[in-house]
Amino acid sequence: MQHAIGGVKQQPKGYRCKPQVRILGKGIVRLRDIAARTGFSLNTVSLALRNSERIPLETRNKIRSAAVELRYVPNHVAQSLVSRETRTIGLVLTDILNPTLTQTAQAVEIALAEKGYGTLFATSNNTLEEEIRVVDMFRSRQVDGILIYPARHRDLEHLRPLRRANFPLVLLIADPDAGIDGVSVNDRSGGYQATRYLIGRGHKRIGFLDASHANGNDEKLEGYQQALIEGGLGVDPDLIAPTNGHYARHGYFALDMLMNGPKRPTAILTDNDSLALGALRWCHKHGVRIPDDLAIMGYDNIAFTEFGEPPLSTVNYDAQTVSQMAVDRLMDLIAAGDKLPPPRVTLIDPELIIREST
Amino acid sequence: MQHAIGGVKQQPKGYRCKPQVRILGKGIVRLRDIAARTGFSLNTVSLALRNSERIPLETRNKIRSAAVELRYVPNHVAQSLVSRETRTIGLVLTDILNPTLTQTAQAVEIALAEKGYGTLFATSNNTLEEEIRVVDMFRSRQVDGILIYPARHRDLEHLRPLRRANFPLVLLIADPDAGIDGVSVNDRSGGYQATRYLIGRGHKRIGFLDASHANGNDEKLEGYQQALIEGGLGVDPDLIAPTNGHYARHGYFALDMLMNGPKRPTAILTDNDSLALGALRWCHKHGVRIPDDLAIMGYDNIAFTEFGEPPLSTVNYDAQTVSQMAVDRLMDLIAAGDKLPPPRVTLIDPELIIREST
DNA sequence: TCCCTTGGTATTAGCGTTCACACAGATGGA
DNA sequence: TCCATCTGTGTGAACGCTAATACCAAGGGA
Repeated sequence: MQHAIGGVKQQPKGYRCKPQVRILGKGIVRLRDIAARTGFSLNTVSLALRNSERIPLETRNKIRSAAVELRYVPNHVAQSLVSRETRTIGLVLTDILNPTLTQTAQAVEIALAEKGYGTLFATSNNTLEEEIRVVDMFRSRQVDGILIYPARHRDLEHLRPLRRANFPLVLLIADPDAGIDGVSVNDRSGGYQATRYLIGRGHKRIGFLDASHANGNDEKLEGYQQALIEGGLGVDPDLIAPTNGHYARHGYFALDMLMNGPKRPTAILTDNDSLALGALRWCHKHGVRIPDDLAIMGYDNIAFTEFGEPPLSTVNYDAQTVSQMAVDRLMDLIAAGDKLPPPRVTLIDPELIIREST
Repeated sequence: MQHAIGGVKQQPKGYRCKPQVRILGKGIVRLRDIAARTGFSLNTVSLALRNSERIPLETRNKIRSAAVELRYVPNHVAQSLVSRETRTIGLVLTDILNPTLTQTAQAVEIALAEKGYGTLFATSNNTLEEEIRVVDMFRSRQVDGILIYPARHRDLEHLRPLRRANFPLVLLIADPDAGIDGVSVNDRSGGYQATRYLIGRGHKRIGFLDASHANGNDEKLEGYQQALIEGGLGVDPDLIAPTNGHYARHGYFALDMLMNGPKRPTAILTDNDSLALGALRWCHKHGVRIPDDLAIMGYDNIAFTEFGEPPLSTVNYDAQTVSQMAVDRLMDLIAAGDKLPPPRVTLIDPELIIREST
């Protein structure tokens, strides 16, 4: 900021990028460093490392070995800026302690890695507010697509503009009316099948431990009710016990309520296996025999069920397949580019796993 | 290299960034778009959005509302390129189905999010080769630091050069000799305490289901052996059963071997709770009463243990604390910049959780 | 009046890549 | 000899942003 500056060209026009004596502790090696080392131009180095036909093999080898020597790692951030793709997918889950979501996270990460994508992971802690924040954060980080298990299954308004703007987005729930792609297990069918099965075993009073209603996820409940109605048993609100959460202790207390209620069930279906585990415990504690006094049907087929006491009948949640299909669909959407195909919702029909608790 | 350049100004000095009619499907809004809209220069917009004092409030507000209107989201990739930090941490786990690692992943993600960092997540599938690939991938993506639960606890050669190059790196295991920062539960103490406890209950033949030896993780085993020796019982190799994996079924078969071996134990300690679950199942199936005929002590205190049949005594793995401390340490290393402090290894002494299985 | 501030905004270079193209040098046909 | 055509390599701009600095009024002191 000196008067000297006014009319004078203070920069000699012909200057080049000066060596820039950066003493970066992390010892970052750039293309430029390889260029300096080998004497080729920056661009030649870039082409050579990408194995371009335009560079003679000998030159390529020379450059390649210099790169190895210097332990060059390409800067993916710079590449992303140019290519306008980060090869990164955002994965949003409510939380990861829920075993089906754990499996989903694992399967998604593996499937994405196979396709050369990185997984940016975040949890919404079951709140819409955090979910919105996370999605924005992912957008800012320029992820190429988002896989999301939303906090509220019926609250997708914040996601629709994304889809409308042709942003690749796949839900890990399946709502045919959402207007957004989705892949999931058909929970209505799962609830229905499980209840049918219990009816088929002669049960008349079938309870339901309901953890999902609060999240707007009523499909299992609806399947359960449909089966009861079709079976001529009718829906009895006294047999439906809302839980205060998704964990074993919540199942324990919900069953306690049900068993001390006006109509003791002879069988129950639970929203997930953890609840069933709590129910199992309640029975052991109160001398209720399984399945003679009370049949218990879980949901999800998480790892412990096979080793429960007794091994638990349940409905299989095929996280592997759901994840794979969701990733495949996301890849299709990414490949589609600027004009996405109409949304498609895929439902996977679950199978019953019958063990010794029913 | 061109005669043209010498004296002649070949670029009309006054040109501007031409509008660049990019028809981007995803409708990306850049600072430049806001500049065009408001009539201010690009830089003014940048400063205004970062709330710089140099821009008068009125201008800031004008620009801010234009940004909101256009739904501007800053391009984190471009910011990273300039700032040379991505505010992203790489998390490498062997897999996420192991419940303690699930908890770790969750706790780490939450702790990082609180500090404004994103979590790039990948699994090594328990192989060194994939671990190396993942770490390289993370480096290429310019993560600001890495948290890693390594596949082989004694095989850290690929990580040492990183630490030496002052790259922020924290292990989720604790090896005082590693020369790398680490935070973990003191498994030697855990194994020791658990075994002491069983000895104190009068057991003379205490078995150990060992799943970790193959990974070079001998600390629990060493704690177990130390306690036996101190207790005057001596180490009997016949009482140590290697398992073929970390899951319940492996525990089932390992216990089967032990109980059909030359010396039936009266108590066992397992490498983790899943193994104990399998052991529990074996006992139920073979009419072995717990804890009267066989006392079972698990390890990790995963969710189901409280609801096992019977509820399982175990050693608490405090994933929450480990994760928080690891993240804190990583933040310190990042803040330290080019010259990291000497490595520090933090061991958290675990507590026994005594329930009904011992 | 002159010059120095200062406040507000604009310009330019640079982050590490890739891409489009420019340009030398060798070769070859007319 | 001349131009056209290759081949191999180099140059400059661009990606979207930040940082350093330039510039231009208006204001203020001498």
